[in-house]
Amino acid sequence: MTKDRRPTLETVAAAAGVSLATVSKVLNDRADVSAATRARVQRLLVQHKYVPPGRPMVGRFAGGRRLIDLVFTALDSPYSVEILRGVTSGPMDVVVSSMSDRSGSRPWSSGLASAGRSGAIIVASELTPLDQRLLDHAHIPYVLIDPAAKLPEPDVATVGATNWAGGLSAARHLLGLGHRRIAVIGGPVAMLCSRARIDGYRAALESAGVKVDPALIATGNFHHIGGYQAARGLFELPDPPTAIFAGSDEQAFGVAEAARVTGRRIPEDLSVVGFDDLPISRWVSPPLTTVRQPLAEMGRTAAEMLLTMIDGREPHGRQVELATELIVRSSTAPPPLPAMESPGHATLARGLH
Amino acid sequence: MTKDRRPTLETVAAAAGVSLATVSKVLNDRADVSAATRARVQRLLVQHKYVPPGRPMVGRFAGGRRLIDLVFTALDSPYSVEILRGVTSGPMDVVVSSMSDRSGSRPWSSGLASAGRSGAIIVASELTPLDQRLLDHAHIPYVLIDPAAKLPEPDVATVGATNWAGGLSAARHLLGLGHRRIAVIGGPVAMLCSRARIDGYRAALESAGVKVDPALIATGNFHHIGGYQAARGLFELPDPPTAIFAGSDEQAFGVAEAARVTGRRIPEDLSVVGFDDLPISRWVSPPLTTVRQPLAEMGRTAAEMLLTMIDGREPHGRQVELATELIVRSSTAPPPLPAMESPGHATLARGLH
DNA sequence: CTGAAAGCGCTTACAG
DNA sequence: CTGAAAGCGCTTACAG
Repeated sequence: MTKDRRPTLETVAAAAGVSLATVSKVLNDRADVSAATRARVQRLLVQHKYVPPGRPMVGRFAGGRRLIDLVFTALDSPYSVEILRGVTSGPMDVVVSSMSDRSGSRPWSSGLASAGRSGAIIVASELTPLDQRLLDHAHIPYVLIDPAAKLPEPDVATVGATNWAGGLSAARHLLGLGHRRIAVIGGPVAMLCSRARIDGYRAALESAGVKVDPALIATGNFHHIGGYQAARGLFELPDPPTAIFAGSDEQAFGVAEAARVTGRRIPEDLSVVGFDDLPISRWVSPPLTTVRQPLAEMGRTAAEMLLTMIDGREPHGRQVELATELIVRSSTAPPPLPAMESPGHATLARGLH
Repeated sequence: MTKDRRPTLETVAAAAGVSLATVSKVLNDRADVSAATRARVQRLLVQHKYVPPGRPMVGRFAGGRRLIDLVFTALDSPYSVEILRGVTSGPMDVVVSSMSDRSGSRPWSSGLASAGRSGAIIVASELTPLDQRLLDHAHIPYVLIDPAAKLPEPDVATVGATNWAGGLSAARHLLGLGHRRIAVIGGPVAMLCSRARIDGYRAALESAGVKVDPALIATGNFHHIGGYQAARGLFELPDPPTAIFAGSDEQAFGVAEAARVTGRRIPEDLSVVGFDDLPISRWVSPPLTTVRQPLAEMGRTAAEMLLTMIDGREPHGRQVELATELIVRSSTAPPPLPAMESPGHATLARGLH
């Protein structure tokens, strides 16, 4: 009967061919260990899944559930509740925080291990190299939801949505309705998901033979104000759009407000498509046509991947994209007739009739 | 130089006049200790604030922050993010959960102590007597935000808003605009905050000499659908309202949707007032007149009270109500003229002209 | 039911 | 930079 006990320092010391004392020093980050020895011991500690006593299971308390961190860039949108709902539906206890709350003193990720965290989920942001190093060093696995700016390395676990396909379906829907002057409002320029949505929009127009007018590609911040300001700008154009793909639901609400303020009716004068499908979007007037992004499902998936990684198993895929889906409601309609004769497309329009 | 070290089993053993081994047994819940000895040792352990090694401070981890629980009835509204933002702005780590996620196996509050929690904040709900007993027994302090149904005993810490005054100001605003047929839509009937809002509404009408018509007092669930359904019902009345105080912002959106579907314009045909002032309410079309409830501030206040209690000090007051404030935007206007001649008030209207 | 004693897993001052 | 050895805080099998 093999009684496989929790590994002790002795186990690891034997494996590394050093004394028990040396292993202890590595564990306690003492200076008096050579880099080579430190590295070797560290590797062996991981290999043997060494965990200090007193916290029997990794980051799990007596009879309790595992603790993980869920870190938002900011807690400033209903978007957050949706993700949160997905993450908390799992069997782990979730410590929620916002990067914007953290005082600048210590890096966010330091102290997670000593605080008993088993893992972390980071939303709409990404890790600084320092954070990454600290987490790796503490053997705390992590998953990024909608990583912000740079493409994560293939070994980093991420969960996103099919932003490109979503942008494509939004623009196709508007094209199908007869729109030709279709604007798009992105989020922060650096954000990957925003760029993918715009590229999908572009692909739809191009494959429909509609030239992409750079004047119709605006930039926002994914929030109401971004949509409002961008829309005000688009309305000033000599040949304004008849439809706007707003890039996010909140931006769509900003667009709607800009339309109201300038006396445009939705959808009669202007069609608007959002992105996200927040619960509120069914309930604004008129209900918003939007690209549904399964936010709660993304949260749930991230939590499952993380749990797999915490248990030392390999998730099925490290880079997951969940499907988006166009939800047609009442904020989109065929363009008003005069728009078909807009200067920019007069030739085309005439050619077709 | 007094070097006051963390108490060890030895400290407690000496104090209790037993051997170190016996203390250890008590700590590990072994059976072979007499009830009397067990009780005495247990008391001394608490008195000396003994904490097992590996988890240095009570409910606070090495260099880390205190852990508290934030429990929502459900995670189903932007309301939650606002509270959450307030609570997480403090110096504690916040474990967020939803009662609806909990499997029914163990009561919510069991195991909080062994999970290292220092306190709990419960939102829009209340504690079962069992929960209360478990928390008290584990010496875990707690604060209720917007306690749901029953008036909490005076020693229970609560944070709310001036719901009555809010209801009053909403109704006064509509009265001032000239409305006389003013409906109100409450939340779940049992909820204290909902009743206070309705009572405020009632007080405003009565003090303005407007008779309260029971047909104009409807019930919802604080969510979109509740507002939508209640409004559809109100529209069917022989003498329908010209204004609706929707009881919550989400219900106001439901009312707006019901108005749109039935061809009523806001505010020309129908005035609508919400309650909450969710961030989105500035951005719906038209922007919503509402009673602002300082949700984030309520979260922050609850966190501060809890911290005070965790530190063993007495909060300034155990029952706090933060002020509400009427925010006038574009969803309210004077009633349409025919309404002044509505059958119910024909006499009054004639008398005035 | 209690405690002396052996033992475990870890840390650290110190010798080399 | 490394490890033998002393020591710390705790647990537990066992004798009484």
